[in-house]
Amino acid sequence: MKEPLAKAYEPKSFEEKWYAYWNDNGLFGAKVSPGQPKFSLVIPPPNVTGSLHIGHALDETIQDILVRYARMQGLKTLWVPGADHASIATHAKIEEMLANEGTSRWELGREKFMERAWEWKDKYGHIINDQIKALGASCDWTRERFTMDEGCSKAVTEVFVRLFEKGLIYKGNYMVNFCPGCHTVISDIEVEHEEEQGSLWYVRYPLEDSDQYIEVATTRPETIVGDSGVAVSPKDHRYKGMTGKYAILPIVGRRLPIIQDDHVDPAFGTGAVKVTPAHDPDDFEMGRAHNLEFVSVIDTHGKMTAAAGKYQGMDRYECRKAILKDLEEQGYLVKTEAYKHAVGHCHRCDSTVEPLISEQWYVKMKPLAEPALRVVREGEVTFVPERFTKVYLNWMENVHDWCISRQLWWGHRIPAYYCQECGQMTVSREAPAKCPHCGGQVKQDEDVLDTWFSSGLWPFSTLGWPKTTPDLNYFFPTDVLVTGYDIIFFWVARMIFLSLEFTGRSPFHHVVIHGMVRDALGRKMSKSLGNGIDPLDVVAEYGADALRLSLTTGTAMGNDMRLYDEKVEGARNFCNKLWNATRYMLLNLEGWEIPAKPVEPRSASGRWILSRLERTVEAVREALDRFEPGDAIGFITDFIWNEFCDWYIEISKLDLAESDLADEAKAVLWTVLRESLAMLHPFAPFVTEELWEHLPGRPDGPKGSLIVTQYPQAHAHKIDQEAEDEIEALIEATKAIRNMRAEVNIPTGKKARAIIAADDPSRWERRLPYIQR
RNA sequence: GGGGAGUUGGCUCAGGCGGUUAGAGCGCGUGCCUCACAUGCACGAGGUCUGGGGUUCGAGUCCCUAACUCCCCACCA
Repeated sequence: MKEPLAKAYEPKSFEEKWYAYWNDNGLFGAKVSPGQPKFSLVIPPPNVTGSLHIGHALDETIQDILVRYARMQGLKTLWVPGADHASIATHAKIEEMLANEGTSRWELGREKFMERAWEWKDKYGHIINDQIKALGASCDWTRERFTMDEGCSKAVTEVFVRLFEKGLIYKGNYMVNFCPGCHTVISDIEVEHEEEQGSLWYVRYPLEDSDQYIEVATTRPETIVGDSGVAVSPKDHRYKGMTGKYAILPIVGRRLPIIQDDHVDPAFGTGAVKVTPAHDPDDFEMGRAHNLEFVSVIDTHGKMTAAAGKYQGMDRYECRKAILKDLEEQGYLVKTEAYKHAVGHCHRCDSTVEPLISEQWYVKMKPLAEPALRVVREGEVTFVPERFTKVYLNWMENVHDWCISRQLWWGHRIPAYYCQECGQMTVSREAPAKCPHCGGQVKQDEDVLDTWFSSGLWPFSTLGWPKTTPDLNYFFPTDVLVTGYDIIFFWVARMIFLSLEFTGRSPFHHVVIHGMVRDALGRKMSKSLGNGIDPLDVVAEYGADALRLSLTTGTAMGNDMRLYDEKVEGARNFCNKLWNATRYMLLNLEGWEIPAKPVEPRSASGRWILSRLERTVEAVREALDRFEPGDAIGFITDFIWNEFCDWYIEISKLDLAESDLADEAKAVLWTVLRESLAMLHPFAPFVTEELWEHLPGRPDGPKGSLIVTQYPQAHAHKIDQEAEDEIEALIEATKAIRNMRAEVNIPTGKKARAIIAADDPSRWERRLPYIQR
């Protein structure tokens, strides 16, 4: 036997030891074993330069529970860890660092910037791994990957080239969402719309050769200098006479054709709209349909261009003020109304997104979406909880082409090369030495790919694709993907259609969606609010198991949850309870030999607790099989605390004193505790392993480790309804006695005596009604 | 403008298929260091299950409706 257990649960004293033990002995590893059942999943790769936040802790905990449960069922279990280069997010961090140094990416240049970025990655990249380990996540670190490592980068190029060759990637000049803060184009889903209090300005444009005006309303007066038309609804008879005529743009003097278009709502504003084809998505379409001029007046930095004339060089908001002033002075501004409207902001830096025209790369979505819809509709991929299926389908049905180029440097550079001589473009896996058309010098496209392009390949790129590796053959498709509902579109959807296109299979069978972790008041945790909980602080104070338990207890998959100290404390207390239950057992089992045969108790108490254990095991397995660890842990704690500790242990004190029951009681204590530890292990791996080590009968060496022990089987014990009824009646009776003597207080030892005193249930059945009254 | 989730004791949440006195944890009150555990034990107070209507012998539990909260999606200037 090992050293005696400390009096209280002290997680610090053993957590690191156990993680190292598991990892060093290869217990997280998975061997390719063709023909044998497996369980595999890939970690949602955290940002390489990030640090662990509470959301990761929840995500890793759920995964680790499923992984450990699978492993304990004897499945060949692989959990692939790794990190995401997180193009745009990392950029923001590095640029912030550069700004603090008084420089910028532009000053540094691409090459130097990349050096700094890799330095940064090497310096901070391991931090998050250490944090993940502190949580107990049993990933196979020998298979760790990075989205920008050689293999993943090869996969990215391969995918790009094949999509291009198939005509599913194209380059085009369209209206895009440009973030002046990050200085890159972003995709539709990276734009967050927020209601803002703005103004609606009414401006009159003089009609050509007339003293009349046409009045328009706008929320963005700075774009006036880019106007190339005025549109009215074809149904709007107020403007019938004006259609086909021209208005004169104030300040600029440009002639603006007055056109009819269905985009215009006659009920809004004045019913007449200024058309700025280069800076508004609607106007862009109208401009195309009516052959209007495209005048770009705002550049990628949010500054006015030369086309803005006298406003050139001004910031867009500065320009707004200037133009309003000028309009007012010249008598064109009719009125200003307060107006609430949705404004697009950058998901990353919160800058107001600028719609502008720019040449970018796109993935054609229609052909890819079709199979991605089919596999979900047909149930090849299922969402847990089910309601997210609809969210996914609805999005995929209406998906737009995916803008994948970014004007950033940290990331996978687009494998397109332009000839400096003939101007022709070549897309290829390897950089061509010369232009294949004319032999001229080539230059690679400056842009990198959207970070989700590479993470979209994660489930198969990490297993070796495009090579056909044994890992890929055996572990792919993966079984489950665990992630938050916030990245269903960003990531889950992309993985599904890319995997279908390139492997012909769904990347996983089940998508388990969890909610967000909120603070005690239900608020989102954020830096600005300063209400974030650092998971490592929690681990340091209460232990990793307490954190894991508090993150999984009492929440259903997909629902947001609140985390606060009292909750973690409760979980810690539970660990302590278990700890002391084990101490109690060890104290009483000194010198006891494990019987050759499983115990078959004669006492009602023994039959009762084994029956309850059996029911718990069944319920727990069932909950885990439907990916609801929250339910499972509820059943386990209820069993351990309220049945095993509160009642069975108390009863056992008496049984142990009876010579004919003592042996049986010991065996029951041992059996129940043993299975409880095993049952709890996926949820609280450290404390269970530590206690397991002290259990009689634990074989030495890694094979005796709880992590690789079999999970409690269903149907291992008898359901004994008779014993359950009997003991439950006794419990009721005991409670009744306590009720009668509330003021007296029956101490723990006597609690058990009370049960014994009530050992004739029939007698109590007769008495109960009177006692209860 | 479309979806989705929710509204159960002071707080956080459970309550398949409708059925006897609606559960738990925390908090609160009272009494206890009882030979596993005060990170504990015992006892107790506390709920018109958001409002309205309906189905039913019977509804937190099913249907309709209203209100409020939260979230997602959406190119209306």
